[in-house]
Amino acid sequence: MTLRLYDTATREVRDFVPLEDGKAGVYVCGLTVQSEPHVGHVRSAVNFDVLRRWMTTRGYDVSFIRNITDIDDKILIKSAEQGVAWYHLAYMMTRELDRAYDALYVLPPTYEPLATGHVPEMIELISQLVERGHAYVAPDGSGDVYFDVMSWPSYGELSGQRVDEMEAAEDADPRGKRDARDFALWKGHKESEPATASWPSPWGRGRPGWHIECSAMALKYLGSGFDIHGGGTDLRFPHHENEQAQSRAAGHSFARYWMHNAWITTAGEKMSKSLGNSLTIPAVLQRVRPIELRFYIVAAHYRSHVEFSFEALDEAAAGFRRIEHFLGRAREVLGDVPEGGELPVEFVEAMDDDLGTPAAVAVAYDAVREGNKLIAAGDSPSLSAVASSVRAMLDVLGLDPFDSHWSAGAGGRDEKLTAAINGLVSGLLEQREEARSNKDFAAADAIRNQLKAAGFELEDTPQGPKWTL
RNA sequence: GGUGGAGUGGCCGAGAGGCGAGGCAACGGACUGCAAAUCCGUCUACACGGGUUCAAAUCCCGUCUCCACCUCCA
Repeated sequence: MTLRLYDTATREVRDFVPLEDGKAGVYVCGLTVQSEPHVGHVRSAVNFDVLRRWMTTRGYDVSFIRNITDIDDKILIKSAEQGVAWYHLAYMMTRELDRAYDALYVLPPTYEPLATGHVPEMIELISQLVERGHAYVAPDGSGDVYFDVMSWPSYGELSGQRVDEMEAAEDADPRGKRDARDFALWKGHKESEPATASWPSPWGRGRPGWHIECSAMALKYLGSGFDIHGGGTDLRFPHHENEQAQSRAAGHSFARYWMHNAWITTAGEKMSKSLGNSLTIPAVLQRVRPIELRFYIVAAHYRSHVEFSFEALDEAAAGFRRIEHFLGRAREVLGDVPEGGELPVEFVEAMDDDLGTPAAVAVAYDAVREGNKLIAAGDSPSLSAVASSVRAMLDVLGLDPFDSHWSAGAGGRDEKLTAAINGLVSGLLEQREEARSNKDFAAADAIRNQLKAAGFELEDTPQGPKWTL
């Protein structure tokens, strides 16, 4: 079995063959840190986190680079509006983003380069493009440097568009461009912008354009040619098209596979920073636990458009709780559900097939049903194998509820709280058990109703009553 | 105008020529003092109109609707 991935460039599912045996270099476009992260941003991160975890599971030594764009037009505009330094806004939003990633157990990348930390590399790349005749300094004295789209015949290759069919931007300011489709590699410093937002260059002070950042950072950390480049579907054009054009024009082979995750929308609209209808992570996490949000994201295929709704989110959460509940019961029966369980063949096949997480989740549900039957049958050895297998599957998806990430998130405070509540509730449960043994069911139900009103769910098991919140 | 997607049961959401994905909800049954949890079962769907085929949700032609991208976007 081989891992197969959908390559946006060729529009087909292809066998993944790494440049170097046993290794994989993956670059994912991170965010422009200009506002709070929302569900859509996190989807991208979670999708590629699953890719990375699966490749690691498959034995690849993965170099996973995800950048932060911490300088651009929007950051400058927003920080000016808010009356704060642009680097302060970028830094604060980076911290927010880190919190959101961490909440959802998106593993830290191998490295997370900042655009502002790689200006020399960008200048070098731009210089090469100028030397090779693929870039030019604007003749208008602005200090801008543009990529010459017409000098690169295969421009449009990644997004499948022909240059002459492209619609020119309506409000495009041609500035010093030779062609409206040329894009900025370097933006000359403007008097209206803070001096701190500019760096010295052969073309005068200025700052890098958006597209060149990712090329420079990907090339620096992954090499002239690397395996996978990913990001949201909107980045396909122009961002990735431009990245590929400028990198190849500079003599690099660049990415060999392109992967793009689809959108999460609300009421048909995408969650755009520009539209301001963002559904931020802290807001969503008021409704469901982080692990449930992650499950919601993982349970849909990464290339499928998801229409976000709280109803669907609740459904997913309910479904996930069934899996968790099974593992909890298994642990009570077995004492422990060991890590390192076997991954069912169907699960591996599903994941190998372009990260078929929906089918993979279905395999996990099948195992849960099987495991529940084994609990009823009292077959502990088989149960141990099945429960471990469920843990292993969830672990691949970053959803193992026993993982210290999720339980540590609750923290020691929660454990103390649970013990305290247990002390209070156990007295009531004892009274109820006594009433039940005396067949005084009215009294027993009164206690159950009292607890239910306080938010406790009771479950009578052969080992005695259990409570959950 | 160009490019790329999508339309699946009450809802969410996979699949991509035959063999009922899965989940949530509902209902029936088993279990239970009653519940809860669990298991078994029921609800047999693929936008529309043609066509190809022994066989079409899947392929072909046409139609409708929706979405994304075309230089700020995950």
